[in-house]
Amino acid sequence: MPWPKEHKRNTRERIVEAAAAAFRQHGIAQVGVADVMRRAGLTHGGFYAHFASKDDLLAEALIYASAEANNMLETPLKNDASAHRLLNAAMTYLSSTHLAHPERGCPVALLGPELVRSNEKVRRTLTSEIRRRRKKLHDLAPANVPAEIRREQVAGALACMVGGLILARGMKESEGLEFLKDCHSFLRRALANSDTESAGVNRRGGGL
Amino acid sequence: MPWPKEHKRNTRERIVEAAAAAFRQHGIAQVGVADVMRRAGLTHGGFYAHFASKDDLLAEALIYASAEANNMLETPLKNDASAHRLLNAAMTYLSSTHLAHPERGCPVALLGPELVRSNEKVRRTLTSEIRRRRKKLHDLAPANVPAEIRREQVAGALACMVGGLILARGMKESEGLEFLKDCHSFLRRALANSDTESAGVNRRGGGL
DNA sequence: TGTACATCAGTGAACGCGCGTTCACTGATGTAC
DNA sequence: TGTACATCAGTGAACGCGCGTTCACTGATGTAC
Repeated sequence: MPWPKEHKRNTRERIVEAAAAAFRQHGIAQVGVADVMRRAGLTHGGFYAHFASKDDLLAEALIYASAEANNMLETPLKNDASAHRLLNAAMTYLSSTHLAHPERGCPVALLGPELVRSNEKVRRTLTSEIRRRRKKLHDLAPANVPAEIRREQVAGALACMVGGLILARGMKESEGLEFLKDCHSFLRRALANSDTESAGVNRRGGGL
Repeated sequence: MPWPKEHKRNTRERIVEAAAAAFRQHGIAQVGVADVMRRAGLTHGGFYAHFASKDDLLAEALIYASAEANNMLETPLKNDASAHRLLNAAMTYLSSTHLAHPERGCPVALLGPELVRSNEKVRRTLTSEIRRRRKKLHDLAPANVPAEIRREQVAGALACMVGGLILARGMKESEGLEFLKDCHSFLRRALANSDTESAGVNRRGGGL
């Protein structure tokens, strides 16, 4: 093997990273294969040595972006064992940082409707990534609430996160930031279970 | 004037209607000017006698689609003077009917991220249509809650509606319908103000 | 240690295609006489 | 009432362009001797 073992694997990863950022920033249809390769420091001709099609790349980029967004939510919770981890994750999601950095943000909020209209493979990937996100949020939710209510809170919080960010992005900047704050307050109230004390809630709201 | 006065105006309206449906169903980039004109029963050449560009059409189609979605929410409330009109509107929004008919659905949930990345004019239209939606929902919210909480409830409900529908569309059908139900329950609890009785809530959930 | 070689990651020209847009033309219409 | 006409909504061929994809080629690399 005339090339270092991981060379091609690394290049492929670089392409996926470049695509994940470019798609989220400018949209799938607006970013060409040549754009992605240029961002990865390559020329467009080599693309098909790594991927079968643009849609194949999209499916991989979606997985990458999804993992990146999950990390964004989980990293601030490393030392948080409180009953408010779900709420705190929502705060991080509905933050000005997330609003200002689509290229590293949640792919569902940035590409959701486009992904839904994509081919079978991309759609399946989306379905499974949403499922994964729900599971993760479910693990963050306080265990001392009835299973049904817990499931509803996860659904409501997730919906609020995705919708809140999309709506805030569609407003004037100052208006959007106010809207995010309102979503914070709404969720704080909606997720407050009478039997859990209020210590441990991150009132800074993840950067706002 | 050799043609009936409203002839051109009617044709233009037909094009806007066709575009509003096609864009919502297949996405903006996926629908060409020729597709829209074909749906309106015309050939593509005549398009520029009505609109300056595809983006101009998009801005108009967005207004049309937005009005259509507002009607969907308001029509079932015609005879509803209860304190649960905001919740009932959310139920209609988070219904299987809305899920199954993107071509007549809310443009924010179907095209939101794409619209955010569009040109100045489209963006401004989006901003003002979101503002209008918020005002309408605000008018539906019960008046007997403090202004601040009321504003937060409108924000939270709207975010939940948009995000809930997008997420449900990204799931397998049965899973999506269950998810919508969970969003219903979440909102029913979150919007329940201790001082309003529970009569008048549409428990059928707008078609589910 | 040095050189010839096989491998294969990456290059860049080329392809067919569909898009948004333009424009010279057609033909259906209401009006003038 | 009937006919010639001016208007202009709509037609369809054509344009330049950028896209996803293909492919013959290049040249950097580790290996064999």
